Amino acid sequence: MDGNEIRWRSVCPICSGLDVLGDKWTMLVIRDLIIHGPRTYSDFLESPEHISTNILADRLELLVSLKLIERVNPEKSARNNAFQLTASGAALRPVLEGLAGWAATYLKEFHKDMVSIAPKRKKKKVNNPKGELTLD
Amino acid sequence: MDGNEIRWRSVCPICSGLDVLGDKWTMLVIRDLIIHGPRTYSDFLESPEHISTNILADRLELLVSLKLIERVNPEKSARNNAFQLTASGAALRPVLEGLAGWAATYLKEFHKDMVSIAPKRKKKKVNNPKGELTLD
DNA sequence: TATTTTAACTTGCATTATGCAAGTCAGAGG
DNA sequence: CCTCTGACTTGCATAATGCAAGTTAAAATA
Repeated sequence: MDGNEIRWRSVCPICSGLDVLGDKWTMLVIRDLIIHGPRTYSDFLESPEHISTNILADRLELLVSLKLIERVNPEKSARNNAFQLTASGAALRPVLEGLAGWAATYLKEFHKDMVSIAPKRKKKKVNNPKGELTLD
Repeated sequence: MDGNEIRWRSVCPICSGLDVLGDKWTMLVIRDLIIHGPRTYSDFLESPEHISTNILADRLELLVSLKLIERVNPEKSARNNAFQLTASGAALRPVLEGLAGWAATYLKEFHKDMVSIAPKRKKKKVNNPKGELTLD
């Protein structure tokens, strides 16, 4: 997937979505940005799944080229210049939420250690000492 | 991914969902079942993306082992014995719909030939002569 | 201003997954 | 019993991923 040219397998929108997002890492980059807001290259490396540096660089380039993410300061140098979601990337939030809910419900029996997702809150703040992995 | 043992990268539900569904083919199998209902092995091979036979066999085994799909007639032989969604697999419908809507909106500019998805209908049937790829 | 530090990548290579063509096999139909 | 065919397996070439070790240039420090 280098050089960021995508091979569109069909005209189906679902398939096209998967042509972009259908791998083990791309959606995790989006997840981090949805959960934490703007993130630098080294922020991404600290996520618990430990993406490797070459894959991260490749995915960031791909997502920028497809305008799902962008640099916070496009005119400045890369150093400490975080990435943030564009409207396109942010629009994936409900998809991610749906996936999280599905996994929490249906994969529990196969992956006992998986954490449950935070329930939709109304007014009170949810207690989440580690501050990770919730998506509300 | 042979022998169907999954390596769970973290306790995050999103990541766990991707550990199962995060590749180019698994969700397309689910898509076909959501759109067309029960499908045989050779039905899947006829989808426009042309999955190869070894990958299809591998993914069907994985999805059965995780109970997202099952044989229509579990007691009978494999020949002409279609696969169908379980409750778990069927619960992915909203995720797929979300992905389709997202792709149709945000990937249009990069993939001009992609078809648009059928609008949510209320009572009247949508006109769709080819009968493919809609998800309503 | 010169030097050091370090975030942001690249590169090389081993391992794993995917893609394609061909082959096997068992059970249904004749 | 024999043939046909749907449902897979197998083998191998190509591509993607994972890991460790560089490289580089902007920014901090002396």
